[in-house]
Amino acid sequence: MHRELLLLGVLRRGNLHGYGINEFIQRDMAFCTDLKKPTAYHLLQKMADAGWIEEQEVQEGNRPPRRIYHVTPDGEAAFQRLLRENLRAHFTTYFDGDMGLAFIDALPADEALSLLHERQVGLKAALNTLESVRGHSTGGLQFILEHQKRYLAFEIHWLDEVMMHLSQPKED
Amino acid sequence: MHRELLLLGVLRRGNLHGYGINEFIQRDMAFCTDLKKPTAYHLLQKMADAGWIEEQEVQEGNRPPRRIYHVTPDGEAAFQRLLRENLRAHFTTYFDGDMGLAFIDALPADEALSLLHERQVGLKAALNTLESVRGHSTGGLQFILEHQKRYLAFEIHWLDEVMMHLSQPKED
DNA sequence: TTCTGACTAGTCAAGATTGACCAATTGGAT
DNA sequence: ATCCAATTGGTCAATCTTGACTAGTCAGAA
Repeated sequence: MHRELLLLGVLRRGNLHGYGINEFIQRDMAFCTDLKKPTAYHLLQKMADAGWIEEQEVQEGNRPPRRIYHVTPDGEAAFQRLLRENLRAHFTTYFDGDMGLAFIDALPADEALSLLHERQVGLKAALNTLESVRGHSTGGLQFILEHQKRYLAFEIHWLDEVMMHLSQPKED
Repeated sequence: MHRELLLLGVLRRGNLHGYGINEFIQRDMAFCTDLKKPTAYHLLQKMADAGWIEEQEVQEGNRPPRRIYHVTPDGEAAFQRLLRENLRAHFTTYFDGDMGLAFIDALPADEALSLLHERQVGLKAALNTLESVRGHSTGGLQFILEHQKRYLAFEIHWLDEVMMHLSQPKED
């Protein structure tokens, strides 16, 4: 449900047309979601069917008409409910990168170390990229940005430990 | 591709039938993946089509026949390739729980704090559960278990910081 | 004047994923 | 003797997600 929450939250800050929504999500929230345009349209349609949002066509000159979506009272209620659900719950997070770790014994230790080192370099680059993100005055987004930075630092440190373990000779 | 990697890795440890695969994944790898049975069968079918695995029917008494899957040389090559890819790359991780944070301003600070506290309690319970997991002698799974524990501790600590921020009066 | 890139709105087919369901056997509990 | 849980092997419809594509407007550059 967090994708619905996202769309409702974005629309709630100010009514928007589909293009604007995707623009905002991909420019200003790229670091916390990967919602794509067709998915967004699909969810907007579903939420419109459910009566959470309504669309209003606006003609400006000869341009293709904008369809402005706005949140209905039902939608606001759903937003409040989803928001509370999301904040209250914790979500199990699985790390795609762990799958390789499960079978790392299948590689010679030195190659494993070298590959993990590559991974760490990538993580550091990603962290640098995040460090240079500016201009998120919105309170909540600041939290998420900081969360992501901390998480990347955590992963980098964790890889140090894994590599240290791997470079010890086995004693069992 | 990490789901294919998972299945190949599990089959590689010893040939198995579908039931055994799902059994292992859901009992011993629940903390690192949520691959479901129908998905597993779907992927096994795809991998069989691709020539990565082959199945062999085995009849035991009057029981429904077991279909034992084994990894072919092509499959082993694919496993090696996927493993190296996985270890080398880093994967962007999005946190479902962050979505609520983005719009936390929509709630009164005291309610937000109370909800996040509930979340933290849940995280601590999950950590306790993981602490009590035993019997993963396989090297790689140990790494993942440890990773998950560290991650949960990280999240718990992060929530402390968020809550501290939220309980400060705003000054902007 | 013509062309290009940004703006605006989507659609559609294809693939991934899963909840719910079905079917049969066997060993042990009652 | 009977019944239930575990073992074994799936399937199927429904939903979610997305890459690729279509279609048109408008402002400014060349």
